[in-house]
Amino acid sequence: MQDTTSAEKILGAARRLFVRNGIHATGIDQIIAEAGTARMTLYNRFGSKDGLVTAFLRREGEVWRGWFAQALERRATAPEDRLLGIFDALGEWFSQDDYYGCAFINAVAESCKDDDLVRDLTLEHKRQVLAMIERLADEAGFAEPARLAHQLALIMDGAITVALVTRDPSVAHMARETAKALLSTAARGNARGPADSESDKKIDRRAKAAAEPA
Amino acid sequence: MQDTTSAEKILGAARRLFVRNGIHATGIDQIIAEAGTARMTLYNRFGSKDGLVTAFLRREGEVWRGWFAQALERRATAPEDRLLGIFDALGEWFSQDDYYGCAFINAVAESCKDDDLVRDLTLEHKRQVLAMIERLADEAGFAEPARLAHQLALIMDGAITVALVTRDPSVAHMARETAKALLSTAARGNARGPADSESDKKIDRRAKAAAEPA
DNA sequence: CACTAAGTAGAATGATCGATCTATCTAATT
DNA sequence: AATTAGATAGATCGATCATTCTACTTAGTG
Repeated sequence: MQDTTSAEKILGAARRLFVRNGIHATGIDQIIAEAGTARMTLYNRFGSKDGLVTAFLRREGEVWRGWFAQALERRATAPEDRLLGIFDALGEWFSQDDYYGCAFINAVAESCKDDDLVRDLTLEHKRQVLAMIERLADEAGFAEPARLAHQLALIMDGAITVALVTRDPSVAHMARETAKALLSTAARGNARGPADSESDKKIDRRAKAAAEPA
Repeated sequence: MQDTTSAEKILGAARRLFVRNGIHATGIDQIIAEAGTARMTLYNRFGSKDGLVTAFLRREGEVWRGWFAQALERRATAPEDRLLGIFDALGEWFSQDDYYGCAFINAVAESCKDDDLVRDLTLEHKRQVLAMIERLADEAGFAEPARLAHQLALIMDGAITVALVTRDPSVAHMARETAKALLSTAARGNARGPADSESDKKIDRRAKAAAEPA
């Protein structure tokens, strides 16, 4: 029942309206109408619309990274397969009928280019996602995990953006094959080394399981 | 002197404000103040703000594709090098101190997700860019030029987006190496094959013609 | 000169923006 | 029962939103 506090209702309503109609296009009146709360509750809890936007992006980041982490976890046990599993997860995401892209990217895209609030929140979110990918790349035994993570993240953001415009979930598959080409040419051999022949079998099994999206 | 007509002044002012502050955040009053024209001139010429946004995106697409075509042309004569030259061109673009990303992507990101006007204009623009890349991939002798073009365009959009958030032009170099990995694994051997000396002339002629769009 | 087309300045429209201020009510704590 | 914190509805603020209107000026054409 903690989810139904006034603050949570406002946050949920704001999220729905922000991601669908855009942050700037969404007014306070719409938010409190959707939330069914009083106007002053919003200002007492979040201070201003900027404060609400900040809270929204923070929450969105937490939720998204939580989903992403468990989507990778669910799919495969070997790190290398989990790297490719990124794009199977994206495929599920893109297939949602109310897919709206990345809230952070959208926020940066619509905000004033001199504004640093939204941009800083986005940089922090992307930094954390990058760290997740880099860890997988490291565990998979790639020589330059940081470099590889940046390249995979770039492919991810490309897929997220293209999917937003085209509304075609198969973009995820295209991105997956691009990532596959990248991995096949990436140098291997860090301290901990790649998966041994034992885990190779697992890879095949896991890749099959990953083939079915949502 | 045709560039200084009232309509052009309005279009230029709108462009400056739209790309810097966002379309929704820019009011009619700001635009006419920046343009130094009368309010009614805007409505007589463009009908409404939506009409002005449409004209802005059309123009932006023409200008960008013109720049892109000549940037590829200027760099290399062999089609395969021109494919990689895409990302050198992006590097120049990202290095502009007032880099604001892709106006189309930004417009889609900030528009209501049910709105089809902005999205259709964006799809048309991306389709034309895709055609340019596909032609190069075809001339370079790749077996599946359409597929490769989609993948390269995905890397492009990823780089455009990441550069918008990070403001780091070196993203272009990272994208270039990702594309390099992709090209190195892509199947070769279409009907016309990689450019022989005979077809090189044709390629050069065609690329030259394409260099001057608007 | 008369006519036309295009641009100008500025008032005015009703709606909505984010934000503030009451005044009332409810629920939990003391 | 008295107190207190939080939520409520709703009026109100000045500013801005996109759009329309009128009246005046200018440039070009017959």
